[in-house]
Amino acid sequence: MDLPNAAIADALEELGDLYELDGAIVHRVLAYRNAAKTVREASVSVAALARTGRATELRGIGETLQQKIITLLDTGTTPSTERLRAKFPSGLIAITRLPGLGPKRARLLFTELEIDSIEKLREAALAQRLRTVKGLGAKFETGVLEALGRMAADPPERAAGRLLLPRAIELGETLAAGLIERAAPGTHVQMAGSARRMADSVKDIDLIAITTKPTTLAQSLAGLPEIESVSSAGKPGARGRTHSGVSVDLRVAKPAQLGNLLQHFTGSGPHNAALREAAVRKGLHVSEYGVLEDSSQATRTCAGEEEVYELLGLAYIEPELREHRGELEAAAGGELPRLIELEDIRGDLHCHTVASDGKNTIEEMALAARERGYEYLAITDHSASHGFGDDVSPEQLRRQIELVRAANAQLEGIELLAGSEVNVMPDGSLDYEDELLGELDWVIASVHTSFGMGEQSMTERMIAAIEHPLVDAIGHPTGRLIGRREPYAVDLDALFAAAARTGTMLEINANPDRRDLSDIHARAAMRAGVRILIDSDAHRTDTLQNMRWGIATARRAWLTAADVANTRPWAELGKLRKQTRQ
DNA sequence: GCCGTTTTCGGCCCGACTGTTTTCAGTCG
Repeated sequence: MDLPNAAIADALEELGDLYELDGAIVHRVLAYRNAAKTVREASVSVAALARTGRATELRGIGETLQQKIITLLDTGTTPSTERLRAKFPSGLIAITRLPGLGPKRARLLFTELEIDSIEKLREAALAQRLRTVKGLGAKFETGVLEALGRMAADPPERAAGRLLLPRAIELGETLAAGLIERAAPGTHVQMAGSARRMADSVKDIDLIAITTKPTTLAQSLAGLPEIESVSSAGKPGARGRTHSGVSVDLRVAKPAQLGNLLQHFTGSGPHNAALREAAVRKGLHVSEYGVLEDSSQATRTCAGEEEVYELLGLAYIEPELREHRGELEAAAGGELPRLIELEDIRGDLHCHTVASDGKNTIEEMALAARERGYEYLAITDHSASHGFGDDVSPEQLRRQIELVRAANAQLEGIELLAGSEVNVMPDGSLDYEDELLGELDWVIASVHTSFGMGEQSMTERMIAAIEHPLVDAIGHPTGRLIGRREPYAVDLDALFAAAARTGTMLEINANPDRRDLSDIHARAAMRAGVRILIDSDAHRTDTLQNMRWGIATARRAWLTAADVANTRPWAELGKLRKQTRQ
């Protein structure tokens, strides 16, 4: 089987790193990194594209890179990779990852002091040999030791310091509220950055403010109870750190510039870079301060972000789409999708009760769902082989079905569906008999065991579940836990094709630890013709509201309400199911 | 290395900070 996109992307990234060490011009290095990003996020197999000569249709891949990809597929490496690996030890790339050190200094240390690993760097810094290199001094040496100390305390492989989105938003909103409370009347503070783009996780908190007293506001950051220290309270803002070690960046603007500042600090970096490149071609230069026009030499400022995009001839781009995944082209061509919203959701088809590992009863879950305005709710407790004492035997499931039916008969204003989240066994079978599954209104099948099996077996296992005539949907299809567990090895293209062919829906599980399918996977699934479902997977009444994180993922996947099955009434949704279930 | 309703060659986003400088290179977001 050909290399997956992630492996090709890794190879291109390594090559970019190596060329950077080799002193290549920055644009060539960037070309490799852009290509790696494009490959990683492609919704089809880049290996297959390259083999048919069509990889050049992807943005950032030209003839040269297509050829290199083919060589990589055929031989497992490329000549330039091998040549540069022989020239630069792998430890050098690790050195460039340290803050304050980049390719130039890593190479300088290698040629001057033969430093080719983190260990040798530490030894040389302790022996005060770094300062002997021309262009480096004592402060640099101290900086290196500090960076090494922080790395030891916080290894990069732990993806350290990243906050899951809900925690980031909670923290950001708390800080914003604290600043407003201490500020002059009329002060406005809001979050920007990756939290505003609703990314899976967030590295630091970006806050944007407008106020009549910028200095006072910047100083008041230090007074917030969550803030441990403020490192630089510069002119138009301040940078601090919370007690939990999260960096906080506060930037202050005049009201007339709010749009420019918000646009700049919402990012992403690649989105802004591409936006500015496109702007230059129109004779415009975009920065956080305004838009400079070549012809008049005048700088236009924008109170709102809409104006920034309008000046560039673009439709407004929602923050969730600003990842340089084709949004600029779509905005220029008037082809941006109308993104799904939380209000579009009419029901939730995955939740648990006290019958398995949930904390609330059927009635409590039903009332909470009705309170949210839902028209229907599927009760989907775990199945017969689930561990932790939370299994539901066939007899218990029969009883549960009766309880759901009784509750449904009693409750007005919401339709309760008797369902189950059935385990997909390692051999692809389900852990209830078909006869029992046939009595259910809704069946969602999930993998909860044997995550470590090989790609081929896992793919066969999941496709068997997809092809099962009584399975309506697959729950959390990749099993990832954000920042903690990688997706299982599975051929997603094959899964998407099987799901589209059989009419089996794939879930965006809205649990903020999962968000599975991810934005990129959900977009690829939608393009493959798969019907998407967004479920809370709530285990108690108050986590029904996790739906919002699933909506965020769906929006980042460019999904409209029409792409998502549970924006429909239950009667209509039922008709979207595979033939055997209608 | 990519890419083109101003270019198939010559460009390729913008600004801030830091440290080691005496005018700027390297790094970062």
